[in-house]
Amino acid sequence: MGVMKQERRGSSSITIADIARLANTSKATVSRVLNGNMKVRPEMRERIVSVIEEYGFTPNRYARCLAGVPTHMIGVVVSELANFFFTEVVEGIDSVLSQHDYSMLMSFSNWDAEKELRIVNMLIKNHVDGVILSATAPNSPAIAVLKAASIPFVVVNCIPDDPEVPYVCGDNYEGGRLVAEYLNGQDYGKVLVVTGFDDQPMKLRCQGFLDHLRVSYDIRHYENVPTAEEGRRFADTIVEEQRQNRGPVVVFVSNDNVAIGVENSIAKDVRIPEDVSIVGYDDILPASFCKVPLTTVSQDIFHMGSFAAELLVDLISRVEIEKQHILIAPKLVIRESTR
Amino acid sequence: MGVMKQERRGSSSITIADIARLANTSKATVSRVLNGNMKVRPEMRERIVSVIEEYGFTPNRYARCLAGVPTHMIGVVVSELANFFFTEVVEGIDSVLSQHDYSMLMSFSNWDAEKELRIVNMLIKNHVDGVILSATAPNSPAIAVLKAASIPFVVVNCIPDDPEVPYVCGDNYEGGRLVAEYLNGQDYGKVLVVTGFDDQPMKLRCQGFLDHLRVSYDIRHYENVPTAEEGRRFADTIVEEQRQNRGPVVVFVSNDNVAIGVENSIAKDVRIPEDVSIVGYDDILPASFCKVPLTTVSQDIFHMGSFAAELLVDLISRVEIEKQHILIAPKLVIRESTR
DNA sequence: CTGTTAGCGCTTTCAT
DNA sequence: ATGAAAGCGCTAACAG
Repeated sequence: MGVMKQERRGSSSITIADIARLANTSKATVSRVLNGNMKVRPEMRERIVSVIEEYGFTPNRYARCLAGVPTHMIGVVVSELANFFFTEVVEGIDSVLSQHDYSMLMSFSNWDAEKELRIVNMLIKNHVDGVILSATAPNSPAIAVLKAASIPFVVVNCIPDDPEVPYVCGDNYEGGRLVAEYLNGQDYGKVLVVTGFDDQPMKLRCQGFLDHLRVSYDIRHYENVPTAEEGRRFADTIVEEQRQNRGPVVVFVSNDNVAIGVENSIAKDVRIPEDVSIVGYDDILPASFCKVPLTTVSQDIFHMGSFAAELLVDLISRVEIEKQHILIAPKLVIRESTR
Repeated sequence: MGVMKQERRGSSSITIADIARLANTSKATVSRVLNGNMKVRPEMRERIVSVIEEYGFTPNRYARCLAGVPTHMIGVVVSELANFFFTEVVEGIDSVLSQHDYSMLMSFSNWDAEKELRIVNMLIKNHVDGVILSATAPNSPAIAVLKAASIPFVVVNCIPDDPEVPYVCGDNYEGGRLVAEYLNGQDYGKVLVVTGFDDQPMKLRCQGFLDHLRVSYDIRHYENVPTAEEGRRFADTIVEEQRQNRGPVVVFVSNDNVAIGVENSIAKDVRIPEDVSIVGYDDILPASFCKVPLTTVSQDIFHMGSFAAELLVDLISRVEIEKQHILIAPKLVIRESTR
């Protein structure tokens, strides 16, 4: 009696059968108390519960999953890790996921569509209950795969081409417009536009910006400057542009990460904002306490993550969804990098 | 014939039995080709492989795991997410893990020992093959739990009290010494020491520093300034200290994150490095391109992660381990924030 | 070499 | 209310 079953390999532990024996009942009944809902005589239930606690039993996730119960794991894939934008998104996601007792399987694609696809396939093989994906492109193959696998998912920081796919995204076009209107009220002779990694949000920001900028401005557009380091290479160009211009110049950098790089690099040669004003986008943490606090477009990054997670949780529990396309309104935050 | 088994629930898919039937053989044989090693007649193998490919079959991880095969998942828990130190560690980890086809289950504790413990327990329940933990303390309960569960793990960025626990850590004491020796060669009247979040690495850095600093210096020690924001609150204090002193002052901030905050905040009131020199620690990415590039102690963060991952992989595959305590030698990197 | 069979730990009919 | 038993998809003896 009482002898615990000998195990073939590994360090498996006490099972539901052991608990059943110890509590003088059957696996089925133990399973019932484990899963709450079913009716079990109170005394029985109590007896079982106490045995479970005494032995610190915790059911085997894999057996459970095999038997058809969801894994309670959510896959999260972001484009980049060392980027305060994404870390904040993830913190938002984590805050609601942990509330709902989901755990997350997180990976990053490094802007590589192929790696993104690999990760998503891995997640599917792991039977995650759902996925949050910061898609590298609106038509990313990963989106199609996810859809084909008919697993609940929401795209974040990107508006997918497929209108059936739920997403949470900042209103980038509107954000660009905001910046344009702001500058229209001022008086710069020349406007420089520097675009970050050339993905959908960046394109929309620039488009919204250019569509609404007063035409009289002299516009120079530099595209695809993805990183802060790249941004710094722009120092000379910008300084040169400023010299050529009679009056002050403004540069709109379509993401804060790069904007901060730009700012740092030109700070020694020109006065900010007197000679060169800078406007960023995202309002990541460092934007408010970099050398010259950055005027930028805020889009509540944390909530972008938390909304996405909430949406996903609803999707999974098949709650009636009010709205599965969430566009977050941007806000202009004026700080010291512009006059 | 050919009819795929009806499934009770969810969207399970084609199984090994289906493949067996389709290839006119048994599950066992299919399993054999799936797991490579065993001998199978070439023609048979080929037939099976082609069926597998045709149907895009991929074995169910959970069934596999239930049957005793490792999960090939590694748990990674770091103290903080929005911190370039940890993101770089994780990138290092990811680089080797993905090489070995492990996937990672990543979470962050936010310096909360309790959350750390919860996460580790979650990982154990998920049967991860191993764990990499940036322990919040050398005697963290999470370490004990991991050890008790006899699951392979390595601690990173911390030297655990328990000498049996494998770790990869920078030599923080030595790093502190390096800074002291460097300053001993110069001529400052006053030294300010600002300590970051008060964990083991920070303590050791300061200790190594103070133990080796020329005694004649006038030393002021400010402890437990964990974040960049907190660092900025120090502006006034530091400026005041500088004013009181006749000559230049140097401040050693025990991590770059905070150091950069400090630098930004005092830049308007004093000249760097003429009036105030700053030395940081870690050499995170922004250290080299913040306003005044930071003199700091580099410790090869990326490799801290990759070494840890390699060590863990070896631990898991029970390879003979040469050395399970890895101390990474720090290097002083002199930039423009010091004279 | 290949097939049969007995689990892995849990959930869930289906009787009782 | 409870128990027996049949899977879930896969692996690993054990026989042929």
